[in-house]
Amino acid sequence: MSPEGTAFALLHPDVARWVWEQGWTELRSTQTEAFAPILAGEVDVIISAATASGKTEAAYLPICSALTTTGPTSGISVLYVSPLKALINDQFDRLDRLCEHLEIPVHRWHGDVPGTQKAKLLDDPSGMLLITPESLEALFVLRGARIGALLGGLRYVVVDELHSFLGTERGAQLQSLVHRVELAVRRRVPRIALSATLGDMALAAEFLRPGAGKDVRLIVADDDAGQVRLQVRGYRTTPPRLDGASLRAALEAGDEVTSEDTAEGNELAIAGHLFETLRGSDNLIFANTRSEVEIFADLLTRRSEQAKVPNEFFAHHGSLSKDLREDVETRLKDRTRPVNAVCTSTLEMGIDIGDVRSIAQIGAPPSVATTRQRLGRSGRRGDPAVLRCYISEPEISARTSPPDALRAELVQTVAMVNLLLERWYEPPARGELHLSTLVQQLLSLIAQHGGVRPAEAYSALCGNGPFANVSSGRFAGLLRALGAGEVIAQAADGLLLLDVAGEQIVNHYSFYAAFSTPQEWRLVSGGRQLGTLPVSDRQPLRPGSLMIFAGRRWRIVGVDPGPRVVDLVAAPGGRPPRFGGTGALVHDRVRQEMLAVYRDGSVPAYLDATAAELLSEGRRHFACYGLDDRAVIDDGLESYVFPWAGDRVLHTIAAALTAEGLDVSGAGLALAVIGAATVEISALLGDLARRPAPDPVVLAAAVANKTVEKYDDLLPDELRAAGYAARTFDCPGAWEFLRRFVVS
DNA sequence: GACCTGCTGCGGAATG
Repeated sequence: MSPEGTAFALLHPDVARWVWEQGWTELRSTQTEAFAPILAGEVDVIISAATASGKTEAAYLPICSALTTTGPTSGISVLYVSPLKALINDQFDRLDRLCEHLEIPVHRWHGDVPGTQKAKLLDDPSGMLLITPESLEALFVLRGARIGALLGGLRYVVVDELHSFLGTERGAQLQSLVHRVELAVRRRVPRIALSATLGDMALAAEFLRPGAGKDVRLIVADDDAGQVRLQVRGYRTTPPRLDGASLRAALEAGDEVTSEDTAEGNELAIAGHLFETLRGSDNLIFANTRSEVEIFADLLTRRSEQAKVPNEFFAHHGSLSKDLREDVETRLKDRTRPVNAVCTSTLEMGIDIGDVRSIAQIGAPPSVATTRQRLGRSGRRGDPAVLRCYISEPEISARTSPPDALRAELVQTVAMVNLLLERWYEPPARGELHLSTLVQQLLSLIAQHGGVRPAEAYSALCGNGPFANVSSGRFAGLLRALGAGEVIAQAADGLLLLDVAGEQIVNHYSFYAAFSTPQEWRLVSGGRQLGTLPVSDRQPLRPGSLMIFAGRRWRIVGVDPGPRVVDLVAAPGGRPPRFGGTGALVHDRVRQEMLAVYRDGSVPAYLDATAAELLSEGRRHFACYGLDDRAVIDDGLESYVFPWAGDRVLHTIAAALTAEGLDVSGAGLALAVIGAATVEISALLGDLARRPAPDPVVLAAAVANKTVEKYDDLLPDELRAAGYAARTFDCPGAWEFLRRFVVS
């Protein structure tokens, strides 16, 4: 097809000429479908299509066409909101090339953009503005009185990488900001969203336009049925050559300790296979933690040194400095030299890094959705996507716990691979209250207007806004608690104002982000910034100790608690520091698929010999424990409950049993109970099943620390419990397990 | 033992 089709004819001649000049021989189906509704400027649109399928153009060609047709108007015409600064920089370059022909100014606004550029835009606002949610928040707080004029001529709001916002605090913030934009300009503005991995389109539509998701036009490309080649490789854990006392003795004797001495045998074997298989081409190696990224980047670098070949393996994660990360990203874009990035989810989305030969995954994937996103990084241009998973399981001894004996890590990987091949993936979390973000938005609203009436605030945020599931009673309780904490105060005329504590919170730049981050120390060597490290009390930094960071080995020479700076010099060995953090929740469907894998006798063709052995060991233990028809077992020391359900159900049952006085802790796919026999636990589970499912908020009362999100500590107790329950528990799911338990 | 994302204005020094 030539681009003169009907859809093409809709574009303004200047935009059509640009398309022509690009030498495109045809338009994609998403593009032809998107033109008419976006040009009309009446409906909201979601475009869901694979990476590099032209979905950005599907949005921008009609938007630019609409702007060109009407000519320049005062103020900003298009607000493009992106979750990443790097993505804004990428898009800015692409859009600028299109828009300079059309005389549409393009601006970017995020934390790395100089203040002079921002000041210039405020003097003469026009065209398209590419911005992060946090910078948009800052505009509301710092220039609230000007927002209406700045955005008065707004035609479109574009949200990129929509999936990254669904079900998160940052997503609630985005919904609130977009809603507040419409309140400021006193009219509805069409919302255009882009994504490559949306599982549930109805859910995404309801997120984009709360209350009217069914009116959102959905444009979905079905052309990404690419082939996948995969292998799951199994490894048996063996202890490092030097550990504990022998390592301390070697260090005290001044012996040279290398990474090979402190790495586990399976880590050495995995690094060996990665080195042999991946060297010479471009690949992404995903690990589940920043610590593991450091271990493997270091082991692979040392292999390169020993083989006397140039190093092609580089670490990339969120705690590394911008310099180091951009260096790796530049190498990935450079097609002349092969490069392998060892990374966390930092390279999962965003910047275009070109073609990648294969994906390696060390440890069980955190979720099916992230695995899909990671896999999308490889196998473009008709090549199959390649995924290799490296799974380690411990040697079995008399002290091995049932989850380890069941080879849960391997079986979870098999389950997730099966679901990936079925093209299923986890839907985003729903039903959460995001009360911490409601506090933030309330304070921001007060700052924007210099004061706000309680009824207006409720209407803006909860009534018609994104926090619609917060009742007026709960909102009033929230206002009282914030008043008691001197966060807000009420003037004699009823106006809500910021109080002392509120002023302090809002007047610091850290206010603009909805999510919380720990205090961090800066790691520096010879004046060069290497990155940052959250330092816990459990792991104090001592001068003299060794560490691995940025894929290299260091010794700490100085610790300055004032500016929180750690000085490092190159050293021979060490282990990476602990970074802390919380993992992702495992979904119900994954645990159900795990149960199916245990019950099944077939061995998937994608397992290597060791992985196949580990799977049969897991199935043997599953049979030995009698788990096919028993949910409660014991190994002589502890008892275990297997609900074969996701982490929310596990958390709910754990809280219910804790409330009954049992000592319960999480043990991966099961719950471990100390000091109670299986008959006792079974009787208790049966007893709980006969009661009605409890109010989750009442159940949350038994949990000691419910402060998770940024402003949770400002909430009244009842609301903190409600937010925690909505985030953590699944009472209907838990009681479904309990009732099945009684019947069987 | 467990991911990631983001942020302002000002003062002072160095440079063109």
